[in-house]
Amino acid sequence: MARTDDRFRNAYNALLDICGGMEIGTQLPAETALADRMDVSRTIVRTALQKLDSEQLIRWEGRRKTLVRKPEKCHRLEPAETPPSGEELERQFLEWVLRFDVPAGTSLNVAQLSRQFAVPAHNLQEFLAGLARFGLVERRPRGGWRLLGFTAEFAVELSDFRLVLELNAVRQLLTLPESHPVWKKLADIRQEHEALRKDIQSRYHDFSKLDEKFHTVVNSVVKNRFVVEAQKVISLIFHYHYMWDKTREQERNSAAIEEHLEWIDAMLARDLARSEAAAMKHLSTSKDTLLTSLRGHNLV
Amino acid sequence: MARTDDRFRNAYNALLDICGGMEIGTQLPAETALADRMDVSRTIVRTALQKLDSEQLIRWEGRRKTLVRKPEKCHRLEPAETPPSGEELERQFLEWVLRFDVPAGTSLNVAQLSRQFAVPAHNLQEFLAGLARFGLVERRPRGGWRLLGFTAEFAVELSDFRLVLELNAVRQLLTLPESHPVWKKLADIRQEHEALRKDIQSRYHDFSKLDEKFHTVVNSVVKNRFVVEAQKVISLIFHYHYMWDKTREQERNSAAIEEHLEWIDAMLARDLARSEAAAMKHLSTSKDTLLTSLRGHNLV
DNA sequence: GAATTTGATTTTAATTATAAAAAACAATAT
DNA sequence: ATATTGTTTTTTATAATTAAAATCAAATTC
Repeated sequence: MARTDDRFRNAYNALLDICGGMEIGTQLPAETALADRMDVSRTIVRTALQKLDSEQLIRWEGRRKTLVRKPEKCHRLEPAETPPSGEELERQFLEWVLRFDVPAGTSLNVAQLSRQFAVPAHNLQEFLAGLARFGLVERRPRGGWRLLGFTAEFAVELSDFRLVLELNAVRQLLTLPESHPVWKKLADIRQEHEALRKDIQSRYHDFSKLDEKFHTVVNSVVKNRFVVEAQKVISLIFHYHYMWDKTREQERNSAAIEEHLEWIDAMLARDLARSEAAAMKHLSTSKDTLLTSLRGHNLV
Repeated sequence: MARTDDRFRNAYNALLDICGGMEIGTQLPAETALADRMDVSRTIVRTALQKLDSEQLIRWEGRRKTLVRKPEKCHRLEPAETPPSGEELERQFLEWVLRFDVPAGTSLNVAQLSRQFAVPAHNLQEFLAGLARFGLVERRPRGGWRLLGFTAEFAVELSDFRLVLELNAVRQLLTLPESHPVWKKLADIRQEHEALRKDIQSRYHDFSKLDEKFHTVVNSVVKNRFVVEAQKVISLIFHYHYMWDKTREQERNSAAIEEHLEWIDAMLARDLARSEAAAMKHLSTSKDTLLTSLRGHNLV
């Protein structure tokens, strides 16, 4: 079979439901009407009707589709399982790379990975082609892919790029009027930082989430598809690194909270120079952390 | 046939050349040696040898491969035509979109486009998956792709992103020491601008190239794979728009030359504030030009 | 007779099957 | 021992296949 007949199965089951709500002996609606109702092409409707006819559930003569008997549970077809989405695949792939410290230069083969992640090979190919645009992987001369990222160089460049984008976000943020919702959000997130600072001994694990939330708030003021796309990749990689690098976590997080607070206060004070300085300081710490964690892992 | 046998054909022809340079009755080198020499797997060498044997050009017994007679022209296989590269495809695609003003929202179908551009469908699929990361196209719910970019909104966002990246480049550039080659390049390109300014009446077409060269020089100081990738797409789109938008070309280019010169002078004077102002002014003009040209085309 | 419905055909694109190429392994000859 | 060849396995890129959608024309109903 070339394609999965998911759509057919779902449509057939929907048709059983429709039959279930009708009296025996009555006529089913026209093919086009059914197709519209189920948001499916007429071809599918017709094959489903054909099956209903051969199952003796309806009698189909020309445009007369008479319900012969009510469908029962045994008539239903196994519903299709949902294939993992693009984002799910992204998550799985990065998790695999970071958890197992897959070294830069590793050959990736689509067949094996597609089995591993339980996605069609086709799908994975597309995903890798997308990553190639960000320089995370490259095509090998004759077929296959090679993992490029996750070297120290990569971390430096990623961090520098992040700095460029976030400084830009900070500058834009400070031009926003008092009434803009971002100010309220910043004030709220400031509270959350203070709360976490108090309980840091027991709750230091919660910082990863708060960190992501804070950066998202800052970046949310930039309405630009390129920036948004780039930040998606950046936050993904930083986030996963935090997840797997557990060295001196409490200490790191404590320091990061202080840096965040200084940064937030500077922005709330509408002080551009101080905000930029605070942002640079924090992002520089982040960069060092990412670098250290990569060094620790890749020196095999 | 599942794959093209390009590699086999090329290898077979190379083998004919090797036979041509040998005396009749002598032995061909070992399979591994041939494979190494032709940068091809042994499997290919063996199938090629098999064909040479069946063509009665060599006698192949075990590890004895004796040349029976010299190959002639008629023995050569049609050499494979080179498939267009990724960059060539990129160029062709953007040229098609801009030349024919393909409107945003158009459904793209891989089969048709792959015929049009004479590339394997596979290849095009990958290319589109890459563009999707930049928000230029998106996957349609059930198969196929949709063109998204090239709306006014897109132009604004692209220009804003460009501004962020180039301002960053300017800031980095001004920190570079006197000895850095970029200063010489800037001085040279300043001369080129002056020369073009003198002959602008007759040579205004040459500005497009000079513009690209200038921006490349400025951006070249940023050694960052993300920035480089992003700038590739940006310059591509701006470049192609300049190519197809011919309204008031001379006037536009004259003005742009003056803006470039002010910008270059500011940088040569190591004046950051003035450089930033000049960059912003020029990029803002560029943005307007891009917007106008899009409006002119898309209001169908 | 106009609108709707159906029958048949064409087109499109996702997936599978498969040939080409590479790699791995085992056997043999030098 | 080493180099070379024979064989098998694995992998990848493309062609073939098929589900689904779209199109078109004929037929039926009101």
